[in-house]
Amino acid sequence: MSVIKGARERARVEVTAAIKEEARRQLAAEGAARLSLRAVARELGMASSALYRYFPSRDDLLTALIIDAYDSLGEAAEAALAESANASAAERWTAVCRAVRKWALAHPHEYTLLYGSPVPGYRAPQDTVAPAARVGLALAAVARDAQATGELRSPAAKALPERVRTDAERIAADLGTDLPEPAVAGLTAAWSQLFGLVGFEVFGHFHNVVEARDEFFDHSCAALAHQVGL
Amino acid sequence: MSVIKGARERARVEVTAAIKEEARRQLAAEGAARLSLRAVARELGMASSALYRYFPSRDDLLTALIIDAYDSLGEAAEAALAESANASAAERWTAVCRAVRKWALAHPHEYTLLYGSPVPGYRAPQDTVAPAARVGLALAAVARDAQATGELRSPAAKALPERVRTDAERIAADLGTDLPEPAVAGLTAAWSQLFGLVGFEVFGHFHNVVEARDEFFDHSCAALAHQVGL
DNA sequence: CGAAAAGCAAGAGCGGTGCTCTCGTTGTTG
DNA sequence: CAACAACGAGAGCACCGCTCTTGCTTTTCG
Repeated sequence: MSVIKGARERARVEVTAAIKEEARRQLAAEGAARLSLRAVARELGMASSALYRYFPSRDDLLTALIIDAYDSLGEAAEAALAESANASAAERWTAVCRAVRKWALAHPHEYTLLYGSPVPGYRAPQDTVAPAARVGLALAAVARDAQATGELRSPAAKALPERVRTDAERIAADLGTDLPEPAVAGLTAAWSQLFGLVGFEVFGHFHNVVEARDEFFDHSCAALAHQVGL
Repeated sequence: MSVIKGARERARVEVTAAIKEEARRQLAAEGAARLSLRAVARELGMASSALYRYFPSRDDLLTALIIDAYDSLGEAAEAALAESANASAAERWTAVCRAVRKWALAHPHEYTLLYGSPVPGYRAPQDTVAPAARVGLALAAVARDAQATGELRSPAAKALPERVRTDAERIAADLGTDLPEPAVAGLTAAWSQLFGLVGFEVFGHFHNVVEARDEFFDHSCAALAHQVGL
């Protein structure tokens, strides 16, 4: 399948990798808005027009970086999940959330690319959906394992609206679990709310508001866990 | 103070308003990334260089739009607060949250400008902080009124970390309330998490995940209210 | 093996951007 | 009325994404 056939093909993968590497450097340094194909080409010592042999447009280059970033973040979340295998469900939840926050603070521009403003005329290509789902799947895994060990509180306080229950059933099926619908609904909400917490911190909305960021985050995570039923 | 002195000054405020109006039009139509000074000037029938007599840079124009957008959103939230004056605390909370979501869905590009990626080399000017605080203040008002009517559950489940308590005290002072620290901490978290929910919807992260958006949002808001103590 | 085909790098060029500077005009003010 | 400050317009700079053409090199196939 991926057998390297000749000098040409070998060169192609190397140049492609070099372009992505330099682009990632510029992304981390200046942000997506300031990432320019011409600057990448300049830094690589090639003509800007030559880049278009490898990426048909700037958006395609960005998409490649997006996928890599989703995978990097997903990997961090999954690592936290694996490392906390022996901890309590609540602790595992916090561990995964912490991993997401830590990654976001370490890669603010990549985080912005993933969860900030969608690029102007953007369409999420199909290739991004699987990597994008990894964080959600890691959070769901915590709930699934908690259910297996009896750590999951079953009923939520309020009754679930009918259509929310329908969504929850479908999501549970997509997740391949038989989590109770209230837990799935809470999980989905907590998933988005986690990125509210992280986003506010990365984007500076907590400036002059929250100073004890670490402690505040952990404390808020506990509330999210409670919402899921952990 | 704001007496119009002559034809020149009168023309200045009119042209300034016309620029902002056309810029807002382009922002709503195409998003901040596609907003161009030259296009605004073109549409207004003036030379692009003349725009710089009114806004020293593109970022300054955007900042003006940001302030207006914060005020528009804040106004929506405060209107919901006022209109629900006779409702229960939980209902008022949901009403304010709903107003935020409704505004965001009606003005996605403005919402993106406020809560999406900060613009490239951005510094939040001092003029934005007061308008930006209005939503948070509206949410806090719900909690304050609930405390007055005894609708606020006082103690949170878990003990507040010391430094979080310190933050909460300061925030309560800034808010001019004597809300209990756990409520303030929950309020701050819920504030950011609200924008997690709204942001995921506006930015399309709920695509193929949550279909019953209205019901899901209301249900999730109730969980946020619970987190505050309502 | 040699010719045709395909992949590739480079340059020139198009239309667009933010922004600056100069210059002539026009309203304001001492 | 004269000096001054604000203003509009135009030219121009450096940058951008992207396209097209021109040669060159590698691969492929008769």
